[in-house]
Amino acid sequence: MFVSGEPTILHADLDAFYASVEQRDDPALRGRPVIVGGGVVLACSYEAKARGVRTAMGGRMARALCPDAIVVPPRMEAYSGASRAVFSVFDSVTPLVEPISIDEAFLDVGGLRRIAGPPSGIAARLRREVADDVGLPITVGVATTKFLAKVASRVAKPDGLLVVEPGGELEFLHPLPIEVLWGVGEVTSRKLHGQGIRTVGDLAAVGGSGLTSLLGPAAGRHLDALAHGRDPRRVQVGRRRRSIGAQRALGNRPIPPERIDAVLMGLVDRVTRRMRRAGRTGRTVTLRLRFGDFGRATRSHTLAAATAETDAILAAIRLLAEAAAPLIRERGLTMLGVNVGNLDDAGGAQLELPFAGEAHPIQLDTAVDEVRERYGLSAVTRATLLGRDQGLEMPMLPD
DNA sequence: TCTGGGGTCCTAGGACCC
DNA sequence: TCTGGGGTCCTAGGACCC
Repeated sequence: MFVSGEPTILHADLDAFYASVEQRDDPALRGRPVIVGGGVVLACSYEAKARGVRTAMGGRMARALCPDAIVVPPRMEAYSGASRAVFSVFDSVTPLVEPISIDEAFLDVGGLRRIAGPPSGIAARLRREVADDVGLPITVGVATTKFLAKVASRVAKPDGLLVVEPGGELEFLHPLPIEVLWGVGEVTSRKLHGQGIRTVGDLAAVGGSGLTSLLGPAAGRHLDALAHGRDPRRVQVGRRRRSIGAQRALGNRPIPPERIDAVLMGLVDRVTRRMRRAGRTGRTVTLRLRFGDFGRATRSHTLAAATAETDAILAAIRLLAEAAAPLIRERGLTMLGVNVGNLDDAGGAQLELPFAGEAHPIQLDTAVDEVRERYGLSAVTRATLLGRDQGLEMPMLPD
């Protein structure tokens, strides 16, 4: 069952994002293998990918594969700036933009035909504008569903455009390996290979009940639907984060208990600062641990009331850490993380954002940050004007 | 060659309530 | 004297994604 009519969903995905920003900002890096990150590869240019370098690969191995690579430290500020610029191009195309990550979004361009032409033309223009205005290569997949659009952009990379024509969905999808499916990672892939299932077509032939008995009800149904091209999810504007966290790798040496507390204080401080900036509070506090044997553990506690206060969250984290102390002594700690979930709004004035299709309580002192974070830079001006219309004291726009 | 930091969603058992 | 069905919330863990 396909959504009838033409493909109107775009998946726009910047190519080798961090590395492309580095090549944009330093002409000496263009055309050369670039690795962003030191201990581990955060991103690498296509020249480095051609030599076998991959994201999340250890730095030592990456340098062995590609000794002439230029390794640069990450510049997160530059990447978020570039991301904001790209998202403001997205926002100028359609109000229906769903951010997936710093370098990726879904856009729904249905209903724009009369003013903007067919989706393939819109996608081509979007690519040109990102290249001209921001100076970055971007790949766009166009299809009738989110999932197919996402697969299309993956197939078209780098610097490409691919439209999956309606009616041709299964022909496009079935020869591809199962790893293109959302939800097939290492474990599931191994399980399915064990059954001789290698392509999406193989998977589609198994059928829902077979997959369910193999993978459980949720995953089974999910993969069966995707393999048949079924994906009813709409492009959603203004999705909110459900948790906020921070973590820190500690290296392999055993670390003294005082150091643990110092790291936890730093992590809690970082998390609560970000929560206050975003105008969010949370109730469920989670301590995340990773050990020398590569095992992981989490310990969580749910507070009676939501908060973004450093002291309250730190107190909860300390109790969890105390309870986990024997575990830490036995297994050797290599990572500490703090997560706050069950997020709520901090409360405050209701600002209506008609372009986002919702009313939403926004703390006025953080409104600019919050609107920019959720809807892109271009939304800030509109939100400010709308807020004033609604009689709110809006904060001044940044320069 | 063991590797970072940021997230999402699902499952399953237990406590508790009606 | 335990026996049903239905639901929510919490905790812990696992898989997956960028």
